[in-house]
Amino acid sequence: MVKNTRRVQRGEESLSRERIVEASIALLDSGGESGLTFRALAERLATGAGALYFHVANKNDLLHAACDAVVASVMAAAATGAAPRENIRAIGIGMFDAIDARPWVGAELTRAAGKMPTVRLLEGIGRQVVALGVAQQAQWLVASTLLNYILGVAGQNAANTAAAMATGAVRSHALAAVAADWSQLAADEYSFTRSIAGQLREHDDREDFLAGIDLILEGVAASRPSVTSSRQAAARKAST
Amino acid sequence: MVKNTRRVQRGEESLSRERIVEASIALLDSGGESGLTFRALAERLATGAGALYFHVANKNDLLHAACDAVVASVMAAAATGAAPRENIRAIGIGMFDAIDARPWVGAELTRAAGKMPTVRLLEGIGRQVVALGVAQQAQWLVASTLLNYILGVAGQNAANTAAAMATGAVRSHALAAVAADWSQLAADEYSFTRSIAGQLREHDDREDFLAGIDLILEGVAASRPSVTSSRQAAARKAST
DNA sequence: ACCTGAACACCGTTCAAGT
DNA sequence: ACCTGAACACCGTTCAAGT
Repeated sequence: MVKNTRRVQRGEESLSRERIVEASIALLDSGGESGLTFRALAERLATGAGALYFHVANKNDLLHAACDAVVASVMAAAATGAAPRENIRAIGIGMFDAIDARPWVGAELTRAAGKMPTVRLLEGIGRQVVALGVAQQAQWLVASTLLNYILGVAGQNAANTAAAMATGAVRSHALAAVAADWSQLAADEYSFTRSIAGQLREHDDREDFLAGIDLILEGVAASRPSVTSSRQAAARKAST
Repeated sequence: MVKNTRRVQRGEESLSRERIVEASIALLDSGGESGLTFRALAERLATGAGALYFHVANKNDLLHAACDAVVASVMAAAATGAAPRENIRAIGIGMFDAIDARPWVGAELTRAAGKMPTVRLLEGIGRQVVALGVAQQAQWLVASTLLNYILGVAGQNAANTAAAMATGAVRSHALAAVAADWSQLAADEYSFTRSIAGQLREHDDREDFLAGIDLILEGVAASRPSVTSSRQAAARKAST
């Protein structure tokens, strides 16, 4: 505390992992994934590039920590006391909007399998699955299916917005461009995709995302008798 | 044809996009994503790095084309004449195994939103959704939900196996390591994740993946009356 | 038209040297 | 213990020069 007199006098706090992650988020937000550089980070924090390695293992660690900070705040905001089904939708919408604003979060999420940011999501979803009354044997299936669906949408949305930002267009224009591409595919080889292209243009992908969650939840409701009681009975028989 | 006498005499074909993509796949398979380099590619093809740019736009184009080639062959192999539900499972399993063998395909898939490789998947899935008897209004929802789920699993699996390969471990060991990490989380903050950690260790993630597809398909079956006939009726009313 | 390979403008990461 | 910043070992991409 007393040591860093010089920096404290300059009105800055000393270098810390927290400050580095914070600055990384700012760089990612303004310049995308290629905007995060150890050199740019060092300049922004008025230090040398090598100093950063004293607080952060490497660039992966940095990306990971930045993503985790965003996910943590989304999960905190989505923790309302509503019904399980509404809570799951709130988590989904929270992630959807966060990735809409910060595509780099979606991209990083697909690389962080089993690590903190995805575990946070799994925990949040899992608790709601339990509250939903899903039997223990099916909890992993339901939670991981929802998680994988959300991560899939996250990745695709991140790629879409990143591509849109690269060409200078707005996100909605990017979707229109995709729809236009699709309608020019060979009629015989891509009959389904072509038939759906028009529909894609009109649809709101936020609503589509929620409808997907509802579809999965409907599957849960439909299979509850077979997934729960019958398997529990089978397990009971097996252990006898 | 007659021009490239020198290369033909050496017993090589002339440089082409096809040969470049083929060599890229070989490099990606043996060295992972960091193994694909314009310098390594040039050496393998006995040419200069700059020559490659005559046939390929940039590294993204290369990655994209390599991924598409793999997906195309998976889709071709999965096109059996079985029942729609079985065909969807075959597509899923085909992709799962392809990504298991080549993690870079899963990673690239998450970056190629709306482009060829994902369109190929969408088309294959969509045709089965149509064959399943899903009403037109719900086809996009069902197909895109399945697609996003598959892409989500693809991304996570790719990250898992890539991480395992980096530490020199086998894939199953990596899952065990994740399970071990999870059981050491704070008991109060991560109660669900901890409770599921044991289950994760025993489960076969290929089976889990298929169970997720089945869960979504059960949601489709359950909501068919409401999603199809009632909406069709509403549409009919609206257009009157 | 196609290829060569040196050069350019970057990267992440390391490490002797400082305080 | 923490920080500096030059140096290292790479990248993707470009481009004059060749055939």
